[in-house]
Amino acid sequence: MNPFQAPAGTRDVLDPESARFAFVLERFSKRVRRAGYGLVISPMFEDLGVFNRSIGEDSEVVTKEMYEFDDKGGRRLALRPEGTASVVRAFVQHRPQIPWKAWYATPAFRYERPQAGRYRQHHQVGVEALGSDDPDLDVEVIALLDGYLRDLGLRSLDLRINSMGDLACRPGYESDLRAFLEVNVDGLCKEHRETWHRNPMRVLDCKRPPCIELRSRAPRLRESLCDDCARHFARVLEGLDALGIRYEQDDFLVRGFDYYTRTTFEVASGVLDAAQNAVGGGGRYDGLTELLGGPPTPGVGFGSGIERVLLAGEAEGLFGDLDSHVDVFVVDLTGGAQARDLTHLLRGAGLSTDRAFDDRSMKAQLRQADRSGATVALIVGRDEVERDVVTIKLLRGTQAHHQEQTPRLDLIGRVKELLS
RNA sequence: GUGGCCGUAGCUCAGUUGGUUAGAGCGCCAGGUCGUGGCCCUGGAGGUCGGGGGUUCAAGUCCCCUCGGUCACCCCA
Repeated sequence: MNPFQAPAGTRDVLDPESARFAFVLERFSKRVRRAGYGLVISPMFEDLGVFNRSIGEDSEVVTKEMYEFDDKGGRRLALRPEGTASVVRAFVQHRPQIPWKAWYATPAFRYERPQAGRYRQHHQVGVEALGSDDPDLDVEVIALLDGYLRDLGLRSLDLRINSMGDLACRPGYESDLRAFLEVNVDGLCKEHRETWHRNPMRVLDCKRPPCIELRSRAPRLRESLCDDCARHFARVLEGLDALGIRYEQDDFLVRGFDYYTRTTFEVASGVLDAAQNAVGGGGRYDGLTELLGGPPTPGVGFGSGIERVLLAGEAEGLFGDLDSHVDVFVVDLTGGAQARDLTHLLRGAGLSTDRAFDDRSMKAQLRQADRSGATVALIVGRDEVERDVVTIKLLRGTQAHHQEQTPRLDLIGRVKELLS
């Protein structure tokens, strides 16, 4: 076996699959740019504090899953485990005009046990919109996620949405919830019997039967929202209705990062197993800029995992015909100089062209031409050189096998004609 | 982090109760007459059986460790 392979939980994405990867990326970037979002490219590692403070010291991601390291200058750094924190840090640092609408595509690193659809390096696309607390912006962001996924052809999608309240109403709710849990500790699952006090909201999100049973009797945040939050949430739902975006309100949707306020949402694919069905999620984070040392600035965004989207897409039978292929393949029987010059010429004229190397036999070159997916093969041997022509052979299509000779001067025009 | 299953050529896999130079299909390469692909025929290259240690006269086959994959839990994208 090779001495080196990709580290645990990481992988190489090679051609047929990388073509799907690129396709998804392109669809995404087109859509968000059309909505006025600009690309932000930020470092893949940050001061550890950027993530600690924003995601939350007690969160699973921060306590157990971050790739932390010291650089040679003694700085305490971490590889980005998700997309939002860096973008918001960049906002605070540069103070661009608001509303600032940004999109990103980035790897994200989490030290987790690898599993189907779960990697130590996965890739996310996402958007962040800072500087407005208008609920219509929440709607815009959700519509972008929903539209992006549906536009790819995904059909089986479930959008769940909830409001987490804000600093005015959540603390009160949390103490109500604590009080409730305190008298019902025995009803919790054994994990949460230990941890409910530190982060009571997580109990709502627990998938174990005891907690599920208990939470149905627990106080609802929905009923404790302050007027502002309630109005905001109502307007978001109204907007989704207006745009015909289907959703399910879920009182128990609690996302794993501490920075969320008010709107939170998650999209799950119905064709994936529950363990890996989240294809995107996000929400509002109105206090986050301050946590990172900036002025109070509301924000909302989402992240979506490319690997998950690809899994769902494959499960739904999308991306059938993305094989990359060239249109023209040059077969040179004179040693290679002809192929060298012709491919250069053809590519310069905008034709996707490939050739064989190493002066292989004609049979081998044609076999390669066939594999390349090319529609036409150009054959140049001694005869052609002497007569200053090129033999054009059609490899596929209704005219397959047809062969003709064309003067070199007319070559590009003739090839384009045959390809159209 | 915990637990189950798995690890043989580039890929998909066979390898009988441990016993001779480890096999197949696909793929790849070369030939099947001088310059014509996809089909067919023939031949060839390619594996320290994930790695290390142990048991044994003998291990791909048994045991231990380790690395990796996979699935579940957990968490999430």
